[in-house]
Amino acid sequence: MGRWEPDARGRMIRAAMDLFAERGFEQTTAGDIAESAGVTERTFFRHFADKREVLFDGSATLERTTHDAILAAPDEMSPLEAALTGIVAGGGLLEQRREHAVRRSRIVAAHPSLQERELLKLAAMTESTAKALHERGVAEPAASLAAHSAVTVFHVAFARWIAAQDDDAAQSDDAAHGEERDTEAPPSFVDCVADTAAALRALT
Amino acid sequence: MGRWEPDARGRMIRAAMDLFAERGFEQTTAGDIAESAGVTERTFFRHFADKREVLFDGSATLERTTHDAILAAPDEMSPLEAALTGIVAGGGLLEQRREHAVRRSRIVAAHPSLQERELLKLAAMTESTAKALHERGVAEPAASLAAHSAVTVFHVAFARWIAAQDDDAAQSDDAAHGEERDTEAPPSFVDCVADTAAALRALT
DNA sequence: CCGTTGATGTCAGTCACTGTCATACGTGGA
DNA sequence: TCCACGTATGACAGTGACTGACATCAACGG
Repeated sequence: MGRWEPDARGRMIRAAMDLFAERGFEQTTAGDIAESAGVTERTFFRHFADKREVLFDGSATLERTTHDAILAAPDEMSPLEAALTGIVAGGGLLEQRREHAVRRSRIVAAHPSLQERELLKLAAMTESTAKALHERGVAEPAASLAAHSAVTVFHVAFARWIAAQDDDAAQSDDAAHGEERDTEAPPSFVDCVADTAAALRALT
Repeated sequence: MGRWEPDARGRMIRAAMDLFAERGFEQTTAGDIAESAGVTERTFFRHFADKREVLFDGSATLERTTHDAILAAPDEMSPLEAALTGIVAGGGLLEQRREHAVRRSRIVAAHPSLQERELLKLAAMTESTAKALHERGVAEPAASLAAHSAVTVFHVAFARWIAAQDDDAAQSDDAAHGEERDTEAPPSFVDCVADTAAALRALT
């Protein structure tokens, strides 16, 4: 429950994204973010374990959502199918905040230490997925392998989804300049997951 | 070429592993490592980009080895088969220094920031594997997916291989205490890869 | 014997992050 | 109405990771 100015956490997250986008991650100090959000540096570190973590606030929710969706999946589904169901559910969260996801992805792509943290979150998602599969009665190493495969699909599908958003933006620019082009809507995340999963199955 | 006492780099790596194993990663400062290796802290950071990197000196070699092995694989092989061939070649490097690999793995497992770095190295290996597959004429997204799958096999197989080394050590202890037990040799890394790859294929 | 090159030592400085204590806010009870 | 109490914050000092600039020293070529 916040007293003082409400939503200090949200203000810090927004300030951080703005500053990282403008000047870059390294050129922004924790003090800069705090000042821009109207708090002190100490308060920043009370809310976030480190400077990078301010960009990963939604990851726990994403993890919980996928975990729950896997447990809710029909019993007849194979381990991989169930895991992919969880991935699709998680993808729904991203589609709800497309703009935020795209902006955030650009920031993360710009600095290795942020990619490192992103990989750690994906690894946590893999763990949580494997755990959910265990609860469905899947044994090792099938559970771990299905979890890794599903998160791979998430990872690759996300990259393609982001790229499509950028393409779409460029296409809109072109259209604004009067060029002829078939203006398809950009693919939904679910479409990307379906395509990627199909390509994975075609691999063997 | 080093003048002064030779192999400063190697001395720092050994000192770091010893200290990390004794006191833990956080309780060891970069200055401690440098002093223990007979150099200054500044020299440590000239050799390693950061404190964690001292544990990842072999990763470039591992990456190059797998990349080259993939290019050298027979043309008839499927993308995934070729990628797995690279993984097996990389595994050879680990078997050559089993003791070192086991010790290092224990240290990395003990601290999240080291796991983060390990994941970044695995991601680099994935990139490099995908690039090698591109050079073999594999298109996207098949190349990325095969690369991710192969690295997943590496990851899971490595974990099982390490666990088996530990089991084997425990078993030797038991044997020394006079218990009856069939004393099988611990599985080779290649065995682990074969098992894990089979389990992956069985997933669909 | 001297100049060059590359690895190292020295030192000052920034910034991420932490521990500690004081303080202000809002809540529930006397 | 006022007073304890828990919680979020401010203030401040301190450690350690990492960097930049400059001096130094060992081998090597000429």
